[in-house]
Amino acid sequence: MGSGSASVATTTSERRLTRCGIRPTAQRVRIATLLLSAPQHLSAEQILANLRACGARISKATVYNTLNLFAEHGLIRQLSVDGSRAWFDSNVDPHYHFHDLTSGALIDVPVPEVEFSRLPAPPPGTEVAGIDLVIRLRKKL
Amino acid sequence: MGSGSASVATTTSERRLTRCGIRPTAQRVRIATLLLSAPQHLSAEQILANLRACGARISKATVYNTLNLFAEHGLIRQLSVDGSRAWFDSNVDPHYHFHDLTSGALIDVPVPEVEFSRLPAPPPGTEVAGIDLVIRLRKKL
DNA sequence: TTCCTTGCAAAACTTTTGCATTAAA
DNA sequence: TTTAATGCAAAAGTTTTGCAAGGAA
Repeated sequence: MGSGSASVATTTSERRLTRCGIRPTAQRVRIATLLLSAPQHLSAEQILANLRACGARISKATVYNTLNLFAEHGLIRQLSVDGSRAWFDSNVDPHYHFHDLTSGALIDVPVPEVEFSRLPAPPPGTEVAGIDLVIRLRKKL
Repeated sequence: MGSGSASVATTTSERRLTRCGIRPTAQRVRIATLLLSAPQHLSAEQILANLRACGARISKATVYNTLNLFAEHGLIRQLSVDGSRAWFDSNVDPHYHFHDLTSGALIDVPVPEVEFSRLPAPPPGTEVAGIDLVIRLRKKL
């Protein structure tokens, strides 16, 4: 590689963090790489377990702090689908969700699959910041 | 009142519990009376505080047990609008919600105010058990 | 150096549970 | 009297926080 100057491998995740103004530390890059590798829904505990299983040295506090940081910067989206825990969605484009009550699974529903022909006007002095739609599913029959 | 037989004042809440097959104990009747007096959204902690402020003798465990019991019997509905805690909705008729991000307030949206002209087909082997719609509101301007 | 990040442990919260006591039928 | 519900305290689960140590700029 370049002569003289030390070179640092720069991954996609790393660039993405830098572009958001987030310092790409080792732990942050690992979380970003895991979460942003594909559209998915993970809990903090799942992320911690997954990273540690891969040999990463990372604490629970850092996972939570990092997820909150990412969410503040719009890199991920925090979902409240059931009361039990938060789910972090790596897909930040507008979309909705199926929630399978049997398995607990979350499935993305693209925006074009849902059309509203009527929506209530927001109360005076307010405007719509977002619409969360969760379609609960149960086993048929 | 009636000669000989002891009489018990029977309130609307009491009858409603009995009709559901729930034994109308003093604590349950107080919770039902508070919650079902009007359509509203309350947390377990709010219910506990409110009842105790009114002089009721009731424990936190009983509030949670009772709310879960009511929800199982379809007397109230448990909502997950923010990750922080559960909200209990005394309106069990189908409806949606505004969620004011500034104040945290929840406002009912009647079904006729929302119309879907397009909804995704549920995955094979599943059927729609319910649709939760939360319209998040922020301050305008 | 200086500032930011991490890890650990403890704390903060919400909700559930075990068990002795009390109340309801 | 027999069963079910309550209260209390402790436990459990998730998330946050304080602080010393470590790492980047």
